[in-house]
Amino acid sequence: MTLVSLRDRDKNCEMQMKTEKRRRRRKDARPSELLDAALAEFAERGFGNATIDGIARRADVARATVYLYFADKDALFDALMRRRLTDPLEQLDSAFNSYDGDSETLLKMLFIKLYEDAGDEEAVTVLRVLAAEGNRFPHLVQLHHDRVMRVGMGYLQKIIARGVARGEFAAHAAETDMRVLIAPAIMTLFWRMVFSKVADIDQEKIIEGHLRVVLDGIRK
Amino acid sequence: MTLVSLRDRDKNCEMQMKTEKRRRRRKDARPSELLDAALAEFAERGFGNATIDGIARRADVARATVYLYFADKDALFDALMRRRLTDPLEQLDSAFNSYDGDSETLLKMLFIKLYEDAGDEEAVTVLRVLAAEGNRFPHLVQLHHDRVMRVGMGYLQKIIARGVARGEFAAHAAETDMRVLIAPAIMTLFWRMVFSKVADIDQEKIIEGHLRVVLDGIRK
Amino acid sequence: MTLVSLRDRDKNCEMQMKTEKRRRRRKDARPSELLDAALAEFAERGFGNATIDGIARRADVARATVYLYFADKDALFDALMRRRLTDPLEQLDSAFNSYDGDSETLLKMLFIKLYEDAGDEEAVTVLRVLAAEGNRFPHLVQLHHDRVMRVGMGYLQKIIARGVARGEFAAHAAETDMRVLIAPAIMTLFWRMVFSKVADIDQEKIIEGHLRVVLDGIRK
Amino acid sequence: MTLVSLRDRDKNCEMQMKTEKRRRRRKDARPSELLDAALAEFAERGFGNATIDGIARRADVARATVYLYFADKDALFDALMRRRLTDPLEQLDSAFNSYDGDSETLLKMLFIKLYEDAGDEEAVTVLRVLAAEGNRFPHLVQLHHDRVMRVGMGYLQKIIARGVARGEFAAHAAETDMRVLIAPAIMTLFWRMVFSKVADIDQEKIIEGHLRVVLDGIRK
DNA sequence: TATGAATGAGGTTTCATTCAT
DNA sequence: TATGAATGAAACCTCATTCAT
Repeated sequence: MTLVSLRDRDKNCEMQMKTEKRRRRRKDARPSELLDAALAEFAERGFGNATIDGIARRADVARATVYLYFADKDALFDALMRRRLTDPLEQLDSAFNSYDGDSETLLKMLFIKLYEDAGDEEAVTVLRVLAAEGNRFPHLVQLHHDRVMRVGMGYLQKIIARGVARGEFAAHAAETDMRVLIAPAIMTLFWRMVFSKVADIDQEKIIEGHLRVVLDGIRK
Repeated sequence: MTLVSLRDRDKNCEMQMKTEKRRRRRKDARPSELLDAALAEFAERGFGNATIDGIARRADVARATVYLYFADKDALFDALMRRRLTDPLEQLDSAFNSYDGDSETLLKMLFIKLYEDAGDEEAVTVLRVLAAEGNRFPHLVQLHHDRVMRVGMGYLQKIIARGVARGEFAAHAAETDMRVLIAPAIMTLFWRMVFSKVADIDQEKIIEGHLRVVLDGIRK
Repeated sequence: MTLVSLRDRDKNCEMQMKTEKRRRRRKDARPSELLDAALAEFAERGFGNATIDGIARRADVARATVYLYFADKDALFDALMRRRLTDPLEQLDSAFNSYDGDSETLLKMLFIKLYEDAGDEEAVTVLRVLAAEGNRFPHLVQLHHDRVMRVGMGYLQKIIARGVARGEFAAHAAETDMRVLIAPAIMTLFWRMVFSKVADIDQEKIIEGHLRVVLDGIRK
Repeated sequence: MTLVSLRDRDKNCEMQMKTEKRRRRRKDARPSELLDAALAEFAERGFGNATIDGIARRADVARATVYLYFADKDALFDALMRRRLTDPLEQLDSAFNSYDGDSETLLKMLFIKLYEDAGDEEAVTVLRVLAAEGNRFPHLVQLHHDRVMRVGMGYLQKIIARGVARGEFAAHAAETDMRVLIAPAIMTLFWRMVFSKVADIDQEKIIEGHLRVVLDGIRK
């Protein structure tokens, strides 16, 4: 089948100028639009099978245009990740510091925040790519670890320590590997990453069970 | 046909069988060798970046030889997964059925078995590929779910039910989503899948914490 | 936006259109150039032995360029055939309808037209491919039949009917399978398709004999 | 999908000997069987798309076995053609020489013989391959021309000359290119070669028309 | 900045052919 | 003679990337 371009290009100058204006208007948003397109492409086809062409089409620009903003496919993913990492848990900090109620509530607040994340399509996609191509992006794996995993676990640790200090939690709670305590959240994300098409997961019920088990397990 | 030639034939026949056996042994080993090679290649480069050439080189055969045994790259992964799936938890069954001690011990036995799996490089690789290319292998995702996840959760459920029936576990334990109870094992696998290069995980300590938290959380 | 920039824009616009036209001219010519190259390649090596690389080299482009315009080798042949089929006998129609002399002359005109076709290298190549790969291109065989064979035979039939009606031809002429009456033209094409390298065929003499035999055979 | 051989090879020596005998018995027929298989393969897939494997499978032997009898694919076709060419028109000779009736009858006899050939699947296949791959088999094209086309035309010429000499045919008949006179037979073969799937041809009717037109055209 | 056109590099797959037994 | 196994060579096709405009 002849692939001769189907787009009618017999437009006159006026129309080109209109297009031009539209283009102008959106110029600043380009990088972000491209990242959105990349995210969609990665989500649907995975990083390896994603094509620059697919991304460009989703963003409704020419393939070459992508290269004006990003050096290559890797750079796209790099930027995508970094955009996502902009202080995702920042707000928690002040909330935690100013709060002076019981530690259980704090823990619940954190968990809810975590599950919010685990339920996010973008988070799933990014981690899927990291899982698949981690070997090629060691710096991004590191970054994600430092800026997401470690931060989250840090919060948890603080809350646990607080609870122990206030006599709410058993001392052994602080000695447990924090990853055990947030495991159900991570498990949920993993489940979505792999099995979402096959067997659904009821996040509410998971949170509920998570809280019950963990709290029962660490309460004094 | 003379007697001599008949005798020769008999000799030939014997020799042929020996030869045949050698050749067969070699041939029979091929698929397995190729799967090993594929596993190594997938583990190192992921499915998308793996090349048939790379697999062939690892198995020390020509590229075309791979195609004698597997229709294409997909088929290689398919076979790899199925090989792994041959009744991995079968042995547990009899052990569980014949055991009549406390349910905690049973739970520990199951957990140990699960972590054995989660620590296996092959399991990690297979799941990494499923995560990355699940869209292209829905039947394999299904298969893995049915034959691994569901089976594992089924055992857990049986043990919990037994514990509740025997008055060892609280009734609410049976109502918890089993995924919550094995979450730390899944989390460990996920961690290895993504962050192994960046931050190690001390499996012993995780198991210990896992048991403590879960048991504290469900014990009567 | 200043006036200057607007003026610049206008100039740009004009230039762009010129450039655009040049580029377009070039691009528009590509498919046709590629088809020419494909024709040459098919003619020399047959469809099965033709390579995309060979076609690309003949058109003096990179292999991948071919794929910008045609999905695959099949598509190339498909397009080649369709290009050829654009109303090849259209002009005859008006000529025939307006003519009011004897039917013999009309018949001669048609035959000459047919032999022109049969002598065309492109026609020979296309039919050679259809003969060789007809199984894989049933729709193209159908197409060629409907748009060439049937049309040609239709004209013939009309002329014969006219001749019979005017008392020039014997009634039995109209009952003869038209393929018998144009057989020498088809035979000529077939001969060129197979034996051109081995034994030439003198088209003039064939036409002459064809007309004599057929006319002697159907004249009243 | 693992392509591990499905044939159960755990046969004992006795069975091998039986097989052996069968093989023996058929040994002499092998080349001919292979040619039959090749013909079937060529007929179905054309020469270019035919595979040695396909031929071997049709003949129920191993691929390598083919090479015991034929050097390569070309040699197979070469042999196939030569087998076909063994005096196809030999018998006619004596019949013609001894016959002393009218020449029309002789002509009819020849035509019937020709159409028998044109209706033969093998003839169609061979010519199809010659058309497609003639460039690679110039010697076979030559051979076919010399041993089939020229011979047939020779007979025709003899009969025409006889008819003219006996005052049955007009003198100009002998001056006509013989190919014109047998054109409908060739056309029929060509039609089968290309359009058999699309539009059938009624051979009886063609022969009838052929005879009528030609005889009307050359009779005195 | 934006794009259409082009391409080099690299992967997949097929198959005729060889070889050891 | 017969074969199962293996392979080199060559074709197809895709896609990230460059370039002229």
